[in-house]
Amino acid sequence: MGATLKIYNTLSRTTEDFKPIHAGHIGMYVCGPTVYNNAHLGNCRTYISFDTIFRYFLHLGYKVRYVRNITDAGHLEGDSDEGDDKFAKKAKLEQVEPMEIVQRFTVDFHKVLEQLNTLPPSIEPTATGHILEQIEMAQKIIDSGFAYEKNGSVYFDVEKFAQKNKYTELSNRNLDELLNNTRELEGQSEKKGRLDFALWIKAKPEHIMRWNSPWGQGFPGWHIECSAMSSKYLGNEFDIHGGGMDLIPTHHTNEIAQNIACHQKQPARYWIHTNMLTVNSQKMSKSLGNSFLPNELFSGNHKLLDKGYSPMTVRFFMLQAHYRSTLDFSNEALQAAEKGYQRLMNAVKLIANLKTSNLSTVNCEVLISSVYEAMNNDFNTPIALANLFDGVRIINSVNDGKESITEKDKQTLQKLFNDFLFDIFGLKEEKNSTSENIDGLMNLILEIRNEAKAKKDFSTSDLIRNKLKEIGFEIKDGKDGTEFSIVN
RNA sequence: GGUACCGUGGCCGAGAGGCUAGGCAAGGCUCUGCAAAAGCCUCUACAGCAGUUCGAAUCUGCUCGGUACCUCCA
Repeated sequence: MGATLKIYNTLSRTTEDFKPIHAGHIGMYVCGPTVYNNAHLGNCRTYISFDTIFRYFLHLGYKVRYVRNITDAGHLEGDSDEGDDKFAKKAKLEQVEPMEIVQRFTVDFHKVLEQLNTLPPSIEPTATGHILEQIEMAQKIIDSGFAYEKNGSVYFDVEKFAQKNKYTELSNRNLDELLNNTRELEGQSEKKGRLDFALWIKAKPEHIMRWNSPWGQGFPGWHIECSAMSSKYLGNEFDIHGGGMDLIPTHHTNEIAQNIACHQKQPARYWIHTNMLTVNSQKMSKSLGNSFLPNELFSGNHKLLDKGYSPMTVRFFMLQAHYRSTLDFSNEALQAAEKGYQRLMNAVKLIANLKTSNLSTVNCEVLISSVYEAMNNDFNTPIALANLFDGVRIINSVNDGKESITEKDKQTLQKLFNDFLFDIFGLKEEKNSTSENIDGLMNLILEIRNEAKAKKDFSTSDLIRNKLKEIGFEIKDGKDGTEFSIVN
C-alpha cells in the first residue's frame, strides 16, 4: 500500500505520481449535472467513476473534500449568447417556475445516484446559491483586463488572455486554428472575438431567472459557476478537478482561463476526465436520442433491452471498463456483467464459512498486492476486478476442499473483499425480498425436501426444487447440505 | 473541412516490444439420484499492407474502417 498512486493528468497528457498539496488532504471538484432534465446513464457513469475514486482516497486514509456542483441557472442553449437559459425555456414549455424544474430533477438525480450507491459529495453547491460569488469573480476579471462589458453582458476576452497565457493547454488545440475556424457565428454578436464567452448575460424582458448585477439584471454564464464555487470551497489552487471528457475543450478550458485571469493560478494540479458511455459505439447523449434513463434500465422498460438490470449490475458493468475508455452498452454486455457480478457476490458470501487448516496452499499476499497495484495505476478497476476473480477461484476451491487456507488468510481474504467490493467499488448486496424471515422459511422447505430425498421420493424433491426455481430460488445440493440463492 | 483518438478471440473488455488479464457465451470432464453450483480442461485474438528489431498485437509509415471534439452535452 506504500506504493505511489499514479493518475493520468489531462493537463500534461501523462500519468503522474499523485502528491496532494497538503499531505493527507485532498480537494476534489467534479462538474455536476445541469438539472433541467433527467440524468441519463452516460452522466451516471462519470459520477460512478468519481465516486469510486473518492472512495479509494477515503480507503487510503485521505481526508477528502469532494465538491460537486448542481447547475441550476444560466447555461446557454445553443451557441448564441442571446439565447434563453435552459431553465427558463423549459419552464415556458411546461408553464412552471424554473425552480420547480430544478427541484424535480435535482431530486431525481439524487435518487438515481443513491440507487447506484454513490456517496454524497462533501459539498454540493448550486449556481443559484452563488450568484454573488460569480458576479464578484466576473468583476475581478474585468478589473484584471481580461473581460469587457457590452450592453449589460460581460464577455471574457480570449484573444487577449491567450497573448500571455496558454489558453489551449488543456485541450491541446491549436489556437490559431480555433481562431480561424470558418464557422460563422449566428446572429448579431456583441463579442469582440469569436472565442469570447459570456461571464454574465443580460436578461431579456421575458426572462424569468434574473439577478441584479453591476451591469443590470441578468444571469451568469455557464463556466463561471465552477470557477467561483471551486475556489470558494477548495481554494485558488486545489488537487483534482474532474468531469466528462466532453467538457475539456470548452467548459474546462474556459474555467481555467477564468481562474487564471482572476487568481493568477491554474486552479487544479490534476485534471481527470472520464470517457463516454456509447451505444453501438456512438456516444450516448440526449440530443442523439440514444440515451437510457437509469429507471428504464432498472425496469427493462426500453426498446433496446430484453430485461431489467439491477443498479449493482450496472455499477459492476461500469467497473469492468477503465474510466478513460469508452464503454459500449448492450444487452449482451449487461447480461455478462449480471452473471459475473452474481458469481463474485456468491463467492463473498462463502468466505465467512470457509474451513481453515494449518497451512495455505494459496498465496493471499500476492493477490492483495496485485489488487492495490491495479488501483494505484490510475484507478484500473477492470484489472483490480480481474485479480479479485482470482480470489473468487481461491474461495470456491477452498470451499470445495481442493485448496486450503489458514485462519489468518481467511481473514485476509474477508477484509480484501469487504474493502474492495463494498467500500471502494461501492457494490452492495441487493435484497430481492423485503422479508427477513426468508432464511427460516427456506430452511424449513429444504428440510422437508431433504426428508423426501432420504426416502428416495425424488418426485417430491424435484417438485420442490422446480417450483422454487420458478419463483426465483435456486437450490444447490452439496456434500455438506443444501444451499439456496435468490436469482433474478 | 480542421484536430485528436481508436480498431483485441462469438460478445464485453484489460494489457502492452519477448513470459500472451478477467467476465460472459460455447464444448468436454469431475462431483451428483437427476439438476444446479463449483472446479479442471478446450477454443488463444490483437483491422490490412509494408518497415524497424534477434523478436511487434505493442514502435514507424501508409491504407481501410470507426468515433470524438471544433456548437449544449458527463
